[in-house]
Amino acid sequence: MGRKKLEIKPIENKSSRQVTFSKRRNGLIEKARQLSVLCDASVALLVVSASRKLYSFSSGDNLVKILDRYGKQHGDDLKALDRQSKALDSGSHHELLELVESKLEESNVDNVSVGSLVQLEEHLENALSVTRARKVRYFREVFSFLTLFSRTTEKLLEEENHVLASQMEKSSLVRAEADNMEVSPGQISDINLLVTLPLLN
Amino acid sequence: MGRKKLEIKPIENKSSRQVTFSKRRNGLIEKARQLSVLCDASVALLVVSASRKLYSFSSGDNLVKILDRYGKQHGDDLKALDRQSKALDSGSHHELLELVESKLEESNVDNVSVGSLVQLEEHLENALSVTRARKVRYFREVFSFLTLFSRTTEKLLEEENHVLASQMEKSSLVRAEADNMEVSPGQISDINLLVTLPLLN
DNA sequence: AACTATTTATAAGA
DNA sequence: TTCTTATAAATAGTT
Repeated sequence: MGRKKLEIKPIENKSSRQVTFSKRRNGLIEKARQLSVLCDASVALLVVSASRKLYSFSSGDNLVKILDRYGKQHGDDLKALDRQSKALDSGSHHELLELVESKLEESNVDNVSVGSLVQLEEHLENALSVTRARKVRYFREVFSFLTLFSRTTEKLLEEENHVLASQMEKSSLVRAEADNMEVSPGQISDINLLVTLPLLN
Repeated sequence: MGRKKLEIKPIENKSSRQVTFSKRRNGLIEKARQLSVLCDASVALLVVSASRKLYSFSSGDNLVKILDRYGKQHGDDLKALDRQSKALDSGSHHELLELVESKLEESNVDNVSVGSLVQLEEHLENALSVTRARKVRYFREVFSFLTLFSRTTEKLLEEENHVLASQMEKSSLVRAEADNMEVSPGQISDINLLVTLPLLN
């Protein structure tokens, strides 16, 4: 739908690819929103640009609510993170980055864990104890989420590696430079996320 | 875009809502595909209908590859699950359901765990050791995934609960029936998914 | 960022 | 459902 018919194949020209990405991404997100409203559907959409910027839409907006009901040990951490996410959604990237940076500066940051993120056990036990058919269907859905999650994460890593490989080609000193950053090794270890999914009974 | 302009508000008429859902869902998925091809973007799309059927699109298709590189203890389990996912994608729901059912029948199913699903530690350590900016960006992206995941899961649970509530109104015997299903309690406990995300250094 | 010629998606009808 | 068609909406190339 434009002056010329456009074949669906990778756009070579960089600037027109960027413009098309911007237009179509906006269109896609709007279409997702419309579908969720018109047809009472749950829609979740993730778009990661070639330059690795993330855009997303989700018809759900109730993370805080589930945290109120199930959040225990790390509920406050997660609510703070959700606020950061909202800041991201509304385009306030700068504010989010500052929040994240400040979090990274905390001295006891090794202890910042998002373990037991979503404690759904009881909820799921109720929801899944009615029929076997529903149980199987739910398994199918949950697995689809996990697969989707893994696939998308992998794509990010592949692209990340591609960038790294390019950098390595440019200079063999990159590795040394990387080892000498302003962040000392071991300052922050990791964030452990344990999601327990009691699928059955 | 149709004979009349349609306001974006919930469609009351059930059959026209169903027709619109079907058309727009197909359109949305096609648009997602086009965006990923045209602009070299990663796109992940989940749609759950009001009747709780799941439709999805993902531009990534390489779960098996990452498993080959990182899958250790549970790699085979996950490959099997990925095959099930592909069956789902190609519309072969029946085959998938049979696979899931057979999995549920296994006697030692208590030991079927998806712990350490994606062992990305080494990979991420390499990918994330270059710059602090990249580190922060990655944190932002990973968190967005987690938020999206939680929101979508919650929406499913809300809808599930709504269905359950309706059933409870119809008959107070539902609970008793639920407790007397063909699957004995405790036959399968849960699937534990441990994703360790070493975000920094 | 806007514009606008066209293509594309789709609402209603058959 | 599936096809048709008039019309609305999205967008490719242009400014």
